[in-house]
Amino acid sequence: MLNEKNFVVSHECSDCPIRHRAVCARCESDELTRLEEIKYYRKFEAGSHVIWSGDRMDFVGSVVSGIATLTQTMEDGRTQMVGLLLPSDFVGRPGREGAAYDVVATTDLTMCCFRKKPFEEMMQRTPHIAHRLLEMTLDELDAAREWMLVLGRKTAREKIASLLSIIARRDASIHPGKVDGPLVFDLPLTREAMADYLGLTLETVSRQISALKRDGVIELEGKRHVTVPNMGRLMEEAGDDSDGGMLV
Amino acid sequence: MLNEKNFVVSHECSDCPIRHRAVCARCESDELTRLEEIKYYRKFEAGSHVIWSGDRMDFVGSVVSGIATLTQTMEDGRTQMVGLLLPSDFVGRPGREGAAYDVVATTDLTMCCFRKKPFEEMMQRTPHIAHRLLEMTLDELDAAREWMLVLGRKTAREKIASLLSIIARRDASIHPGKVDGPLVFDLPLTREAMADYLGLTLETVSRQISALKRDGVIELEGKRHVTVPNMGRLMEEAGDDSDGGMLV
DNA sequence: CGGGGGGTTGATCTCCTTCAATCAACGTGG
DNA sequence: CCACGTTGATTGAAGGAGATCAACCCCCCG
Repeated sequence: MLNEKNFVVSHECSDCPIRHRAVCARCESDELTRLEEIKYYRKFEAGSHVIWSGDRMDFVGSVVSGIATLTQTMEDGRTQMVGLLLPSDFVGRPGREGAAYDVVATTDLTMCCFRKKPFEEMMQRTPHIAHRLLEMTLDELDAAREWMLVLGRKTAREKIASLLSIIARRDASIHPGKVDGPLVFDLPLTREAMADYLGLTLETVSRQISALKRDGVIELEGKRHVTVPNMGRLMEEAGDDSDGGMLV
Repeated sequence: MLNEKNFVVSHECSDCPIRHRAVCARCESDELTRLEEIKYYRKFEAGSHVIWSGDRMDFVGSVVSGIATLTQTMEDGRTQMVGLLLPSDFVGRPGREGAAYDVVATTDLTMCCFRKKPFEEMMQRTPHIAHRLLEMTLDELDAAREWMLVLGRKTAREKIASLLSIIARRDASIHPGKVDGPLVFDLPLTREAMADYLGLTLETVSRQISALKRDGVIELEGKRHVTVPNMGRLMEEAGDDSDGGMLV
């Protein structure tokens, strides 16, 4: 349960803000009780590393609050973001020893962690967990494939529009069901992080955001506060079907 | 079991060439028997569509022999490959109605199919299948993330080198354990398909392959038959750690 | 007040795309 | 058997989208 400053004020699963979306979403109350025995919370400050690529991973867990990124880095320093971790997203791969990516907190972050071994054992015995994890992994794979189209084939302008529309849609899905007037949200990423997400330089990100603003596709208040007057227009700019590909 | 022309000559799971790698890898013999009751084979000619994006999917299945691609297409015709399906790879997503991508056979293809409903029911009752599918999905997700780095941050030359090294390594892992002399393999993709894989134009692909050949990184016999005299060199060109990031 | 992080904007350069010509291999029908 | 069309691939010339290098702004904080 969160108070208005996003502090976790209770550690009981029944109160948990991500109870219905995380790996544990399908668990019955007795299963939750057993999870509760092996779980613990960890906090990370904005900017700090949660996991270093190559390090031994001895826990897995869920993002409870805050935002983290999954990034890959080449020897010469080029980096590419490969995952954006939001509340309820799962971190770590059961069955693997070492971490494959850097995980960095971009805001203050709270994680609900499980030591890897006990979690793996519990997963063996608890189909509800394994099934939910499969479902979440398939969703991530779909997101990764969408992202590959963005990286491989879209122009800089389309890339920015795509990112904005992803953030806008997600934000709308988390915050209660506003009817569709103008969408308003805050960018959770710096220009540099957006560039790492989209395979661009931060200068190009800045220019394209300015261009979208100039063209009335978005409105900006400060650097981070965005208003989208017309979501359909934004999705056109993103090169997406504006009728939102409805897949069940 | 395959004869030298890649025809499936037996439909018994115990003889199946992908028995130990596909979704069914972990199944006990009684589980295989039940799978055998709901499975059927389908063949597709090179170039034909296995699945059309948006269509209703009523089966899932495994590639038995041949190669297929998973692609996404934008309204204006730009396409991006988002998956390369090799023998033992799984096609389709349990729990989803419509297909999200086009699946196209690039060679003659044999699939081992299951009607979706019965397979989903069986998955519920058979943890061996669900666990194996989770494992395979996690591997695909890793591959997709590797691919995202390639698409977002590598140069055309590095992209080609990356693709060649991926194909070379996979080929080495399928064919018996040759010691490390020069690697030899055939490209399973046209220049155009490679371009769709890498987010390039086919002209750029052609130029960069010529350049790698000119520089002695690879040797070409015809258009498709490749020899890699020095794998370490190729991986340097790909911008990868040549000591091959060993993750357990 | 100075300094640093995040952001914007400008000028130039370059790598890749685009458009186009050419080629080799292959099949087909007259 | 040869002319013809087709398909996949190579190569060249020209142009452009985005990278690179650099100056500068804004705002917060010590």
